[in-house]
Amino acid sequence: MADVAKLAGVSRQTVSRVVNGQACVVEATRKKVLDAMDELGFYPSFAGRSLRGGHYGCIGLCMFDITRAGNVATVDGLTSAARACGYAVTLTEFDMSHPVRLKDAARKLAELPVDGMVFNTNRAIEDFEEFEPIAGLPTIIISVRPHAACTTIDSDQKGCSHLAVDYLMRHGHRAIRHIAGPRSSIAAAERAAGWRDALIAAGVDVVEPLVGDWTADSGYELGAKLAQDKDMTALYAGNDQMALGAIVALRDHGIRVPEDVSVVGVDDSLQGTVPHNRLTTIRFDMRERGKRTFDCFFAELLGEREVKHILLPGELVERSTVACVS
Amino acid sequence: MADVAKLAGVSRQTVSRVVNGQACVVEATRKKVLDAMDELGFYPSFAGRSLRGGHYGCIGLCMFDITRAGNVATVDGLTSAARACGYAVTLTEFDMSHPVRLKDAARKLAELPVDGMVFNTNRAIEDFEEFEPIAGLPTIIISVRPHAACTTIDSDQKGCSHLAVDYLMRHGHRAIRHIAGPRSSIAAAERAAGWRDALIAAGVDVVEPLVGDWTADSGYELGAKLAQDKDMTALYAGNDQMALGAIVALRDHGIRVPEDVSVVGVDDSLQGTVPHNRLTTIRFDMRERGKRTFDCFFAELLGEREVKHILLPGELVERSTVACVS
DNA sequence: TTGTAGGCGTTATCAG
DNA sequence: CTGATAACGCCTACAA
Repeated sequence: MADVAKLAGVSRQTVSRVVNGQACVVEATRKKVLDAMDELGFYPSFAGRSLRGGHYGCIGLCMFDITRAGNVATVDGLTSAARACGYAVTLTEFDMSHPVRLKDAARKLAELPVDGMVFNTNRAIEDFEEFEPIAGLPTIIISVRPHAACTTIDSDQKGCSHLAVDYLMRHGHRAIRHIAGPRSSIAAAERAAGWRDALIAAGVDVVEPLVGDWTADSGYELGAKLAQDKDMTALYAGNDQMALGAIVALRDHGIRVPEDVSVVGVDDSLQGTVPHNRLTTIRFDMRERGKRTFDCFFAELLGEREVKHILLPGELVERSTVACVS
Repeated sequence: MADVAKLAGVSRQTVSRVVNGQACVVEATRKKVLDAMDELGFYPSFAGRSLRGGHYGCIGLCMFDITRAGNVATVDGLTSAARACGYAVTLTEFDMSHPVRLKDAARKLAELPVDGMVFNTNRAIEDFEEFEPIAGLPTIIISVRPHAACTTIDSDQKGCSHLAVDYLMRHGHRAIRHIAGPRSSIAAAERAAGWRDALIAAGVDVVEPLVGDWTADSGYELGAKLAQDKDMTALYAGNDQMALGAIVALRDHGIRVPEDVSVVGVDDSLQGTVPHNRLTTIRFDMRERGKRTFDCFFAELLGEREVKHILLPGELVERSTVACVS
């Protein structure tokens, strides 16, 4: 910047004014500066600005596995919302070589260019309860579990099960079985708990759910077992892949879907990847989750003090794997 | 930091030494400082450090659509590799409200905390040819097309078609049709071009490819058309979803796969989402692509001056949708 | 082993 | 309308 000032024959302050588009610079001067900037390929230093300004214009994001299902869309939504407010995203991953502690992750993230931070917690975290956010850095946690000190936000993983079970019950089903996701997943546990709650609330017997690993093959395998269950009239799977696997297994065993057994999945993740997708499922707007996450951060940055716990409801997508019980 | 120094009764310099783990501090002093840091919740300022140090420890990443197929895995690989070298990722999106120009994107990214930058270009870019990277900021472009001034890296989209076609030819196929991805996609064009080249090299007639939109439904639709093509013995689809759609369509028309028609896809994206996936396909290691991208950036940061063009080969995954021609 | 001085690039503030 | 000054937080270099 000093170079630009010298070349243009003005003070550094005037260069600064031009860079920041302030009005009070006469046109001739502005042009001189602009030419000098162009010639020198000048661009303002982030370090200088942020030291001076006391903030970065960046939000920190720390995740487990960006690769996991909805996470990408969430990152996308967060990034878009951030950009709309002039913010960039500083992306890191949890250090998986040790047991994961939010405290450590927060300290490390605080040393990066961030005005606040977001943690995406797909798995159980050791110090979740007692974690205290770093003063001055608004901290949002993407988590189904609420937190005492940080605003949390997530898809309503329990609620989606109610949606599914209620829908099935409205079609006359009572013997509604469940294929759950793996035990390491919080979402899987919530979805299973929601299904159980809904059955109990309706006064229906609960048959213990089978546990898969999210893949279609595990769904097939468990679907084959469930084909022996002659009472079952409906199946609620923890995600669409397992639902698809189960449907194929049921059909392979001569059980028609939906005529004999109705099936509901979760995530609406098959669209485009399977031809003629007819699976009734629950859709979550993961982009929206990212956007809302940024909104929470931004509100807090602007002075909002309330700790909130936001659950974003899913939406039932009616297709044709559900029929009325005969 | 000044606060910590005052509380601990030492100079700021000593605090700095403790923070940076320098040996030449006597234990008693170190403890005083550590206690003071803890009490005040001190963490070093990124702005101060980077202004002083002249670098950020961050790599800028600018993408079109993180949501698109392999991109996530690439981001994941890049982020991991970066972290292993003590780097974080500064993530932004191209501004799609205007025609996309690398020059503008680079200027904007240069004002963020970045020691270099990576562009992921899934689509055609107006100023690709004439773009000049910003001096002092190593710039890598993820692109199948080479660039005069920037190292480029991508999956070998043309090569994968050769892999597929050669494989089919070794099984005796000559009448190999193609379903291409949408015209807006560079990858789709490359894959189609590779298929065409391979056929021509083998002296085989080229039947113009049909154009889909990457979805399984478009694959089904085009597969139904191809079912009329009585000469076809093999089909090479631009991605696995379309391959799957086409297979279902062929079977719906009484054509057996692989007995009557062999099918090869690309991406190996069906694993886990479809039960009993038997589709022969080409797999790209997208995580590796991200890792290699970071390596290129890092090498250049360390003084490497050569402009490279790296094409990462795919790998044929033999499953059972290909048979010898009868 | 510890302390002091200076400057990295920027911009708010005040003076001209 | 333009310029001078100071300060943001840190760390290298040197001095004590």
